[in-house]
Amino acid sequence: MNQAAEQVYAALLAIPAGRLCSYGDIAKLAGLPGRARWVGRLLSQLPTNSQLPWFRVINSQGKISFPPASSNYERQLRELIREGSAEASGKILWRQCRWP
DNA sequence: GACTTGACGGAAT
DNA sequence: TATTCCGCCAAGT
Repeated sequence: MNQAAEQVYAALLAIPAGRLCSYGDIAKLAGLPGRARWVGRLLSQLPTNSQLPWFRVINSQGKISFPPASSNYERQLRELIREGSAEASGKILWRQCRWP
């Protein structure tokens, strides 16, 4: 198994509920600074039944990286609302993640 | 083996 | 503050 991928998964699981994190942050935490795009591609390969909190990952603009019309967008937004990280209107409540 | 693509980031303008 | 542009690198074609 890819060591870097494991690090990314670990970083995802380390995101506290109610917190959001950017792709760049995840990449950095995984020991891959500047590989945000790779993280995005990795997440795109996750199965829909994955237990990983991929929905806590947004882009550096503090927005969901899906077209507002996509089912993925709605699914992610719903999860964020459930955790209090977003409003029903679609407004994202940016909570920057910081690790020790 | 070369070219394109992508759930991005960051600097430059 | 908002856009535009370029760099990055693994996968897919």
